[in-house]
Amino acid sequence: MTKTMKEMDVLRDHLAKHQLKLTRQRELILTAFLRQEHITAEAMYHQLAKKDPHLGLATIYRTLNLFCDAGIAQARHFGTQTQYDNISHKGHHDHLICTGCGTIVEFENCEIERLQEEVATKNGFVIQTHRLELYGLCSRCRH
Amino acid sequence: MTKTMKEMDVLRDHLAKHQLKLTRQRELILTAFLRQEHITAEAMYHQLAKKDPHLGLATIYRTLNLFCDAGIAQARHFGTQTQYDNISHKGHHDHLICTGCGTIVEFENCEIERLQEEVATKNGFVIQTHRLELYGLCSRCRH
DNA sequence: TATCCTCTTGAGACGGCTTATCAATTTCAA
DNA sequence: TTGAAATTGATAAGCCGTCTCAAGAGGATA
Ligand SMILES: [Mn+2]
Ligand SMILES: [Mn+2]
Ligand SMILES: [Zn+2]
Ligand SMILES: [Zn+2]
Repeated sequence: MTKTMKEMDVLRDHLAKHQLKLTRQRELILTAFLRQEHITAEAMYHQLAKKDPHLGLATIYRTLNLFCDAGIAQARHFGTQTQYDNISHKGHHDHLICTGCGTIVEFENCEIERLQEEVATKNGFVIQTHRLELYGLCSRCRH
Repeated sequence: MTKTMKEMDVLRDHLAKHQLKLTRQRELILTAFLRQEHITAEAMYHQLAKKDPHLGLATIYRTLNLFCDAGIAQARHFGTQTQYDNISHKGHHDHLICTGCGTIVEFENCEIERLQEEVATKNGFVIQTHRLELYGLCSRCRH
């Protein structure tokens, strides 16, 4: 999978490898998803209702989970809902979340990632994934 | 609140400050909770069913949430369930979780915590809480 | 210790979010 | 073009945690 491979091709590749099919719905949802940094299934459902009023919510969930399997998205539980992060452009990143207004700031810190590896190694683990979320108040919400 | 204060006194203190009452159930649940590193409400429900078959699940949830308010426990969402961590002895800590066997290793890394503050400050945030979970395979599960 | 206002409990209903079910439809390899 | 296999949409079901409310318990006060 080369760096220049478009996400649609990443999806096609994953589908082929798993005997899955490319459907009109999957194309539609991928196109919409790639315009987002992160989105919930429900939000995408409402957003796409304009283009295809018959698109089912279950299909959105199934498809976003498919994107996770294909490495295009990453699920993240926030509050009671699941956010689907678009990691196709930015790659891995963590989140800073304002508990006041819900603003989400994405960040990446190599030093933290390195220390995580160090902690894991020290305990005999090999890391597969991780989750780091910082909750607090943004400057606006503190006033 | 001194360092040597026993957890039962921490609870009593919190109850007094908030016009809450010390009940038989709260004492029972606290005693059981202090024997754990972390536990789910459901698991505690089954564990305590032997001692008190009439103890309700809602009471367990309410009481564990009370412990969170009192600073004795800390809720952590893991998978679909909520784990209540016993932070009374150890204080804040993060988790290394084996995706193979479910083993959980607790750790604390000051350097990571410091870098988190740095990231927050850089983005104008003041951190209230955070969550760091490393998922991977322990040495046994890799073989 | 008895009083009595308030807090707590237990049982089950309820609610939000996600997945399972299944008949009808679509995809795509042959 | 054909047909087996995957997918879809509607909705039921499931899970987990909270809410409701009548009955019961705690504890400050006298
Ligand atoms: Mn993101
Ligand atoms: Mn723990
Ligand atoms: Zn804010
Ligand atoms: Zn393991």
